[in-house]
Amino acid sequence: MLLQESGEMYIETIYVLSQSSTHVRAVDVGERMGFSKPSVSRAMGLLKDGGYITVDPHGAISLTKKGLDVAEKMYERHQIIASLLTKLGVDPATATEDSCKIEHVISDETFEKIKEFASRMD
Amino acid sequence: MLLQESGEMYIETIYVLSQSSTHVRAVDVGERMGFSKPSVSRAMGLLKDGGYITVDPHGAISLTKKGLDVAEKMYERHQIIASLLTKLGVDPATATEDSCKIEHVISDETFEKIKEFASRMD
DNA sequence: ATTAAAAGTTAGCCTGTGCTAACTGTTTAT
DNA sequence: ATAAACAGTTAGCACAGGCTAACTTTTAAT
Repeated sequence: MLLQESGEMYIETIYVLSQSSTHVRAVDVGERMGFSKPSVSRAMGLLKDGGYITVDPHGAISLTKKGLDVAEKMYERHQIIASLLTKLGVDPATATEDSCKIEHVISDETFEKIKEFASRMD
Repeated sequence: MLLQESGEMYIETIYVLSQSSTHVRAVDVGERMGFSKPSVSRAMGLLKDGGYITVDPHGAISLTKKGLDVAEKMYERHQIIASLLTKLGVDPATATEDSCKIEHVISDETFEKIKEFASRMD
């Protein structure tokens, strides 16, 4: 399973939800992302097959090391890009929306340069 | 027809090809983008239906006003984002690749702020 | 004029990723 | 204990947008 943008979004959502609740279930992910139960169910199956998550018998979803790596990468990108856009004067809601898109499409190299720049900007 | 990212890419390619040749044909677009003839043929049909292009009896493709608006918007985004990334130290080839992706996913607001920033940077 | 090459189209397949409908299984409340 | 509510799965549809194979049409070469 090659991880696509949608997979990255699911993983990031699981990660974010994990930070504010002990047990993340498929239904929580779906609610947060605005997707139907079957869509989430299939996506969780793919992420499980890909080794990104595990699901306990009660339906609690956990990120594996592999999944956590992806989540942290996406989350860092998200935070840095959104804050940079905000510094450029973009409305915070729009900055969040757009960084959500950008974070999945840029190369590692581009992100590193953006990150360096953002840190110099403080 | 709602214009998707792929449609925007086709339009931008037509625009760029138009700048260096008098007659742009479907086959040229396909060659440039690395897509098969049938893929381009269908895409051209959709762009024609959407009023973005016209095709003369010899197969020469022209952008309509509507298509040109999209093309110029994408081209401007592309140029400004790629040059900004390059200024940040990103390798030109990577900067081009990444701006190709970014240009389709960001909001007008975000682009305007990026543009303002880039101009202040000169 | 005939043939070969190039360009374009049609038909139909595949994959990703959303959906609904309907089913199953598990909690929770009475 | 039974019923309702909630969670998850299965089956199957839709759409976007790639693809190949095979056909047609047009252009160019002999």
